[in-house]
Amino acid sequence: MKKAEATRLSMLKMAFELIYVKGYRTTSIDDIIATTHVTKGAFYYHFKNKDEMGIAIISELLKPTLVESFIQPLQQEGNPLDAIYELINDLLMNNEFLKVEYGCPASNLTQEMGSWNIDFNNALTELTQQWTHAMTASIEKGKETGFVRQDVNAKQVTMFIMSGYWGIRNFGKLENSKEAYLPFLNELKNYLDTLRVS
Amino acid sequence: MKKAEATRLSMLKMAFELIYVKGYRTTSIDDIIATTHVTKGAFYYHFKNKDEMGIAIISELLKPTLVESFIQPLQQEGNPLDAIYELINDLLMNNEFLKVEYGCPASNLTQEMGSWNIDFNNALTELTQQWTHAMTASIEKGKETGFVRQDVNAKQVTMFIMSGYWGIRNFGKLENSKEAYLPFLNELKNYLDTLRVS
DNA sequence: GAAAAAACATACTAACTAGTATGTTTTTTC
DNA sequence: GAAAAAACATACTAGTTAGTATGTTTTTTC
Repeated sequence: MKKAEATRLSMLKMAFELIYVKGYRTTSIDDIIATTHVTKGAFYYHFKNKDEMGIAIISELLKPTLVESFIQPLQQEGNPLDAIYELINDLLMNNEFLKVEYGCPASNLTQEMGSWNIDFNNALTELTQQWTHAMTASIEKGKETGFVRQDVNAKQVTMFIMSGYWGIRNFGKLENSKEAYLPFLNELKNYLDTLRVS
Repeated sequence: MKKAEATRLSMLKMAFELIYVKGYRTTSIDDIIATTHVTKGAFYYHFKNKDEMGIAIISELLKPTLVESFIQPLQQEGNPLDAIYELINDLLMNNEFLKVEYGCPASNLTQEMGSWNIDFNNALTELTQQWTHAMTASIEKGKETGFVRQDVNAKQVTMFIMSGYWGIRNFGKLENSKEAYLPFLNELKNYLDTLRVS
């Protein structure tokens, strides 16, 4: 039961790549099995249906990546405001996985599936809540360690920053260039500076 | 040539409603003509194909609404920072046209079509640029009239705010409740306060 | 190494898709 | 009010979709 897991994983990875580029509902199962070089029998042996595969992509591929790329950078020592800026800057400008022309995978799925499929909604909610909690916790810690002003509302700041991230990803799609990110990043830095203990 | 225009407009409106709710590519022409109570002959008499109708929705329905709801509120006298907050608050909380569970029509189309269809991209770019220019101009004017700090970069602030708006619309979809907007709005107010001439 | 189960492959179906070809009705023009 | 053009309606096509039914091959188990 080792090769089977490998084909399942390769199907998941190819499917994710296609969905990230084309969108979920416009990525057909035929597309997926063609690029994975398997047949329909294999697909429906590993997945009950298309939606179950979609959920598997979120929980088995997106979730681990989220922890690695979005959460761990927030759990270091030091000033969380610096960590947040470095994280967003890194995600937008340097991350080799996320492409400007295709936006943010989680944001894309939220927009396409949100409020339509309850299972997708739950899986995506879990994703975003993990990121929210991590960022909120880092800000709270920053208040304790004297980096962040005491009157800062960590939850509000987190929602504000995450919204900005999702939004600018969408602008990037329009302009199809990372240059769209630069004014956002500059102003993010200004905004974060207002939260510092002067 | 008056009733013809009426059926065309009613098709556009129904199509927009369906696309706003279901998405562009998953709204079929059969859906549109069924809800409009016309037949395929009527559809292809008024529109060359589906994409041409999509562009028509943007330029004939979205654009006028944009000017009315997104731009005019920014062109009043007084403090632009107050105007911006009131605008965003109104769009999120009070606008009866925009529903929390379906997000922002322009943002949805950008995410779904962005970088795929050049015509959609152009039409949507024009939309966002109009809003960008209006907000940037209002901030610049606020600098002249002494409401806004001189060191504020109007373009950066505009991109920052608009990104936040698009992003929080997406979060609203997930939570399916306007409550998701509240922390964002609170922090937006805090942020705008940092731009004021103290 | 044979039986059993797992891991696929092939060939289909029924529903849906955008778009077309060819009608008919309604409106306008003179 | 008849000819002409505009505004539709009907019936189709060819391609695509998710999913199924039934095979065959490969791997595991004993």
